[in-house]
Order: sequence, then C-alpha cells, then structure tokens
Amino acid sequence: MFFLKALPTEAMISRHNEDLGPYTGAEILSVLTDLRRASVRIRSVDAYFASHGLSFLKFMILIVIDREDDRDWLQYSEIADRIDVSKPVLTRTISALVDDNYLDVFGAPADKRIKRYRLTPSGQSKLQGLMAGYFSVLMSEDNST
Amino acid sequence: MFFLKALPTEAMISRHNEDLGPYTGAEILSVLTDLRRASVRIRSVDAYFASHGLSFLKFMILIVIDREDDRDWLQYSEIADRIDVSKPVLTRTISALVDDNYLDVFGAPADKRIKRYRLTPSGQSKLQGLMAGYFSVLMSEDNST
DNA sequence: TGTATATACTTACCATGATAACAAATGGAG
DNA sequence: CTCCATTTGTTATCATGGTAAGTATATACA
Repeated sequence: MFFLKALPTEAMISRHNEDLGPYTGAEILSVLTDLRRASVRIRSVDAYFASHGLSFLKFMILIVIDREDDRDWLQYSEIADRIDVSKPVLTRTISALVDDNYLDVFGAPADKRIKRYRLTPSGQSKLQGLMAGYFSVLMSEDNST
Repeated sequence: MFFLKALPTEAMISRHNEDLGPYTGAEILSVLTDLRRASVRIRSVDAYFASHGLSFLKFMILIVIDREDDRDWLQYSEIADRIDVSKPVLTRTISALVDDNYLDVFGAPADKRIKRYRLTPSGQSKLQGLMAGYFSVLMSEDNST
C-alpha cells in the first residue's frame, strides 16, 4: 500500500462540496488520516517480516496453525477459512513454507483430496522468535516523514 | 491487503505474555481491530476504482495534478514528491494513463529530461465523475462479514 | 452401479507493489 | 572546455495480491 505523502487539507476537500454527500470535510479528513496511519503501520509490519525472510501472510499461516488448541495441524480449507486471502495465493504461500521447512504436509486417511499442515520444529522456533518483535513493531508509532 | 477473518481474542493474545512488552492484550487487540477495519476500507476503495477501470494510484495521480492551483500540469518528479510510491511503479502507471487518454505529456523547453503531464478533457470528466462515489465508498462502514 | 454434483486444492495468467541498476541530460569546478 | 556529480526518468526482474478455469476425489441419487 502506498499513500499520499501530504493529505489534502480540509479546504481542498471542501472544495468538492457537491460530491461530499452527507459528510463534512473534517469527517472525511479524519477517515483519510486513519487510513494513512494504518497504511504506514501495515508497511512497518510487512518490513519487519520481510527482514526475517517471511511475509505477513506467511506469519499468519504459521500462527493460525499454532493457535489451534486441540490439534497441532490444520488442513488447507481450514486455513482458508481463517485468513481472508485468495486460494491460489494460499496454495503458493503454503508451498513456500513447506519448501522452507517451516511446515510439514501429510494426508488425511479417509479423503485423498485433503492436505494437512503442521509446524515443524523449525517453524515453531521461527514463530516464537518473531512474536516479541511483531508486537513491538505493531504497536510502535510512526517516526518517519 | 488481506487479513484474518476472525481476529484473535484478547485471551489468545495474552497467552503470549512474555512477548507483549509494555502493552496489554486489550491495547494490542485495539490496534489489530483498527488495522483490520482500515484494510477492509482500503479494499472497498480499490474495488470502487477497479469497477471504474482505474486503480487508487491512478486516481491519486489524476487528483494531485487536478489539485494544483496555479498550473494545470505537474512534472514527473513533482508527482513523485506527492505520492509515496516507487518511481518504476509511477512511470508504469502514468504511461497507462497516457495510453488511456486521461493524461497528455509534453516537454519542458529548457530541460530535455523533464516530462510534464496534464489532464485531458477525458481525464477531467473521468475524475469529476468519480469524486462523489469515492467519498461515499470511503466513508461507508463495512457491512460484509 | 453409473452419472451428475459438490468439495478440495492447483494451474495459468494477470495486476500492481518493490529494488537495483541503468541512460540521458544538466550543471558546476577547475 | 572537460570531467564528474547530480538530477530525471526508465528498464529489468522479482514478490505477492487477484480471477477464471481446471483436476482429482468424494458423495448423492436414480
């Protein structure tokens, strides 16, 4: 995600008077400000995971498996149910995690279509090593600009 | 941007006690909730522009040129100064806008390196036609999920 | 039992973001 | 004037998001 470096002023927004509908320039500016703040935060988080050889999505996949209480695995469709990303992207990203030895695949005895995934020891320690930094980056206010 | 369909509960977060640093589970959940809301909003905005044959970035480029008070054009480096996107992406996206006849290119007499861009009449009317819907989509709360 | 439908996951292809490295033109120091 | 640093914008290549359509297996029902 990218964004405007300088948000419009309230005056600039209000110039579009005819198009504002029921909203005031101040309300719109407030939403834009929130969006920009979020987009900066998302960038920091992405950069954090990239600097550790992962992506946010890869981290998400690891964490939803790890988070499961009664089992140490999830199958593809369960991961898809928990993360709002397209299936082809999920397939590709899970494959990369398997290639990197963070996940193990195994089948379901009763249904040959199903693939199940479990964290490897390497995946577990990778995930543990990322958590503190993740919370720290997630919560840190933007200092750039 | 994608995101978790169901955010972690505060209890799940608090389970990472050792890694939370100075933050409480509730504070972290609040930031995650904001991020998720922003990511949903960004998706709506992207979908709005996509349904009109543009992208948010293309819209941004048009609007920063349109917004200029004293001139009806900006040169490449000025656009780059106003939008926080990489230069190759900007080059590619501006080219697409020129190909679609929303922008005109012209040179600077004194410096052969410079390229300047101006909205075509088609670009102007496209932009005008998008504003009301943009504000509406931007401000609408999420109804899905 | 055999055929249609549904489920689980993949393949092919495209859009749009990034970085690294480059070419062309300008401008300043000697 | 010449050479070097700077400015302006592009090319090449990759990462990661999406949709449409496909394969393989399971299931339902006549």
